[in-house]
Amino acid sequence: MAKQKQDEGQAPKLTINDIARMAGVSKKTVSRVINRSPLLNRETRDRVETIIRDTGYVPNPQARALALGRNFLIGLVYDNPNVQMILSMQKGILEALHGTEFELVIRPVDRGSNLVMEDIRSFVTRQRLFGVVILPPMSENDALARMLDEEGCRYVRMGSAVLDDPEHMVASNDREAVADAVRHLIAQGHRRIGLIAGPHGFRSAQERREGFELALKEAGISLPRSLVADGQYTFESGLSASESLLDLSPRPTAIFASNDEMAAGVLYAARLRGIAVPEELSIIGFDDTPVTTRVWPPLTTVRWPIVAMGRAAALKLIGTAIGEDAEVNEPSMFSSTLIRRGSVAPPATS
Amino acid sequence: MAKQKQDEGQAPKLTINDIARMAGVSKKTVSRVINRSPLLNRETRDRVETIIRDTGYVPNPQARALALGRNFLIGLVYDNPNVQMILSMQKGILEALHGTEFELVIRPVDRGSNLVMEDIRSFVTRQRLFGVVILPPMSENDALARMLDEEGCRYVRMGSAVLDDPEHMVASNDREAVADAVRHLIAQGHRRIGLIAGPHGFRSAQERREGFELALKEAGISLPRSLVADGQYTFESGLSASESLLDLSPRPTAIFASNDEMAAGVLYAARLRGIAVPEELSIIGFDDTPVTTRVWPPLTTVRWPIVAMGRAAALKLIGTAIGEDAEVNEPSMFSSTLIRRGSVAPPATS
DNA sequence: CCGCTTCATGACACCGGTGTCCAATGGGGC
DNA sequence: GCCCCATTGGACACCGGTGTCATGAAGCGG
Repeated sequence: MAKQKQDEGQAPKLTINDIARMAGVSKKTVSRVINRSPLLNRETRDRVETIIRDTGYVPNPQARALALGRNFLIGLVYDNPNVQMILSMQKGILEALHGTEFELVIRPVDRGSNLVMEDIRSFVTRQRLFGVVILPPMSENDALARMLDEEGCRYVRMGSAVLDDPEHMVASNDREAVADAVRHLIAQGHRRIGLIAGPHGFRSAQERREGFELALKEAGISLPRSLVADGQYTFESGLSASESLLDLSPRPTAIFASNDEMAAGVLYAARLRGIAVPEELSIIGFDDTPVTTRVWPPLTTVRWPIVAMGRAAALKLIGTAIGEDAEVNEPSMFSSTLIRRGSVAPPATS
Repeated sequence: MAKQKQDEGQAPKLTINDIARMAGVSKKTVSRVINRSPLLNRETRDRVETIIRDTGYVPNPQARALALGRNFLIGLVYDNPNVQMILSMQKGILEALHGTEFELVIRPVDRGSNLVMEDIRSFVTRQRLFGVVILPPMSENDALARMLDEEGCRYVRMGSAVLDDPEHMVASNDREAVADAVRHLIAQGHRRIGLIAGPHGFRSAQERREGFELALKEAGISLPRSLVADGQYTFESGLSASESLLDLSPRPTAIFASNDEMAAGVLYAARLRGIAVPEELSIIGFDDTPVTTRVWPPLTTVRWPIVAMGRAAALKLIGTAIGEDAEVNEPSMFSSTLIRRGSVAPPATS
């Protein structure tokens, strides 16, 4: 079989034994070179390293995985409505992994299923993953974190709240970011501001809501229950949730939607009713997804550094593995920025 | 070490030896059961299978990978401007992989770099990938296909043209789909129809352009060079490309943009100039991405079954591995549908 | 100059599966 | 009752790395 393969023209893959033979040392010594063992004579190391470089030898990852009981694979676990976020996160993680021996394995799961936990467990144990990055809202599941601890699998949770566990977390401060956005509305003169909240059970939804309430409270503005509508982070839910707000009399002069998709829904609803944005209604979204610049007017929104957060998460995971000396001091908390576009104006003076 | 780990509370992982001992057979026999060898006594097989089920034993993928010289990993290679497409493709592939022992490893590459080929080669050989799915425009690279053949790595190329190699391809017929869309415009009475083409070097761009030209030719409509503008498949390029078309006098009454992002750009440009859509200008896009329903008016577009195509691609790859009997007869060619929304109307009768 | 420690290296078993090849077993034909 | 063959199961080596421990050489103090 092996010989046949060679005949077929594949590069005859080099093994550690070949290198050892060429260098006139034992395979263990080659292994030491590869793993940067400090117990090596300088000359021997240099000689072996030269041969490795010249031959282009790369250790077989499967064999290493077997011997070490651990793979050089990072898993990305998500169950998420936000397509843009998944892709940006992938981008960030892949940036960090680029040039290392790590690969990214992706794994969508069904949060609703009662098999999620077993599903993820078998994912990390079967493949002997080096570590996993968990996206919200799965990341808010503490039982999952405990399970991963038990299994001895490293993990980083992405979140949207003040950190309680910086070592295993990368988060953005959604509450403060939303408060800033709403302060901006208030500074423009708005007093009747509606909220389209995110789904129950999402930490980000709760944080954003609290930020909203915080800003109003600071300004001494009361928040009647009628100015709050529930959404599901989807365009359609934003569209329908905004109807109850736009039916109000007096109508709110501004609406904060807990994400851009829902903000786009508000904008769409406004157009259906002939309400001019931003003249008669100001809108602010959250996420800074591309849709904000495709619609008219472009939406004012809150941008969080999602790619950078993905990169940080990956570096936190692999940091201990690659740079022994290079201290891994990735920030755990990221702050967001209000991006001012065309969907906010002072309220009509009526 | 191993004992320590056990002390830490991890499930003491079962190996094939444990199963063999419990069943009172040799590990090779267990291996035969796992691999469905036909040379086994029925009773023995049943006994071993029962034990495997009861204990929940799962073979170590790393050990199998080492012994077999092949991993149960599918790679996804892309270098693509279309975010939506990547995610939908991932979705389709993951659907097909769900419940199998395969995992999906993703790998963005830089088409521009002269290291792409080596990059991909090391990706598939190092990890000993079972196979790869290649997204356009990388998939149009024949040298890449040859290289994968050489390396003995299975592959499926995603494309947008009539097939020349159904075994290694999954494609949509973009030319005919665009021709249909343009026929729709012509049927509405449009005669001056502009085209925003995709970037040079993209097969899909060329196919779509040919479909556009085909429909005009059928109707006996000539296509002056001025009615064609070059785009890059991005919103911004669509926005700026449409300017030259909208400056024309007489202005085109309809524009086909080679993808939705650029169509959104056309819509945005129209709004900036106060051109009413669809009354004064009809627009059709391609891809049926979410943005088409977020903007106003919602965009008429061409939908291609991208998730189904991803699923088909994955099944083509793994089909031979899982169902020996279940014939793998995934279709290789998919057709698209015109989705009529609000951005097309008959031209103003002037 | 000797014995001890320290450093550098190698022999060997092992990770958990799979392929090869041979032995044992049982049944059928004569 | 004997022999041959087909069927079934096991011993063993191997995939390509890593961990453990032993060994030999060099360094050092007394």
